[in-house]
Amino acid sequence: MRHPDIHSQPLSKAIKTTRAASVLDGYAVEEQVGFLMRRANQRHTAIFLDGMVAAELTPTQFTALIKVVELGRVTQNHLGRLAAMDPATIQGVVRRLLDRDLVTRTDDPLDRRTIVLAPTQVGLTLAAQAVVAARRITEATLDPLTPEERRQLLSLLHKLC
Amino acid sequence: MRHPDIHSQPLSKAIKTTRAASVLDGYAVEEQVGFLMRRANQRHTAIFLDGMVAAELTPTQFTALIKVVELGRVTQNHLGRLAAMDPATIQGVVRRLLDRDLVTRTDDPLDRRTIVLAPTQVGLTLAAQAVVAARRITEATLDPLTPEERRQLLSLLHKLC
DNA sequence: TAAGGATCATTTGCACAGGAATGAGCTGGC
DNA sequence: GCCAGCTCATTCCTGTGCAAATGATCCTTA
Repeated sequence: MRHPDIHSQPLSKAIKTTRAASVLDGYAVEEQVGFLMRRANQRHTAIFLDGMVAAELTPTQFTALIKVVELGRVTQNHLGRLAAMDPATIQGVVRRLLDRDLVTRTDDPLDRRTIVLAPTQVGLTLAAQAVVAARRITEATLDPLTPEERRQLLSLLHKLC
Repeated sequence: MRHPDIHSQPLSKAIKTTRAASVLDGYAVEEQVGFLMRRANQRHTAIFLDGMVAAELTPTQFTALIKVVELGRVTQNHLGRLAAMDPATIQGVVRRLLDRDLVTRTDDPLDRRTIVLAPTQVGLTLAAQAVVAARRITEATLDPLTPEERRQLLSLLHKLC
């Protein structure tokens, strides 16, 4: 039996298995905090988009709109910082809100670099609807948790930011 | 008092303030689970990219590579399900791994629809380095938490997926 | 007041993320 | 054995997310 081909397949498989085990050394990617946060975020985003179909707002658009309503008048960069979006990101988000006439942009005569954003009447009305939907979305997202667990989660997430 | 223009400015401001408060009705977007998860994810992603500069892998590329190494051979769709990425997303991720010769793609003669992916030697070597970096990344991400809090967080995230 | 450094907004480029549509191929039930 | 319905991979589209570069403007300080 000079060519034991019948054993070559299991043998190479055994080697490959050993290699994978030694390479990974017990590392389980689906148990890592990053993987779990990405998945939890995916689930939340799906719930959000489903619960916000009437308002047709994405999570970032909703956040930006709410902050504009809350502040009344705010520059674009400042809004970005409050909403946790960098200038390149907030630019696109604001453009989409402008396209839908949910906010207005005016020049600031005191600082010609900046743009001042403010909510429109349409934006205020939509924000009111959206907040109602958002409360349901938060509830649906946290549905698998008990009240005590919800408090724990929010507290832990705060510590991570 | 048919034209109380002298009061219109403060009055409209008062109305606007009232409106914002009544529109939002106590809703604080930065205290919502979605906002906090987005921020926590942003922080983790920044830590990840910083800690993975040597391997030049994004979180999704890392996850996909690790699963390919772990399984040895896997179809692209199956990999996507394990790595929590839809077909449109996993396609681009796998393409970038192929471009860097970290994985190979072969046809499956038994099912001509599917693509079978397997790690290359380069991929195995890089995966070994990347796992070392990933352990440090997880540690850095969870650094603000005590060991007990870390267990709580992972447990809570599991319940949300 | 002139210069240097900071800030604001924009653009480009790359990488996820998912919905929708498409074409190829497989499979189960009749 | 055939067809309906499923799965697999791809493409297109819209939308985040961030780094880097740019130009305009502001501000501080010498």
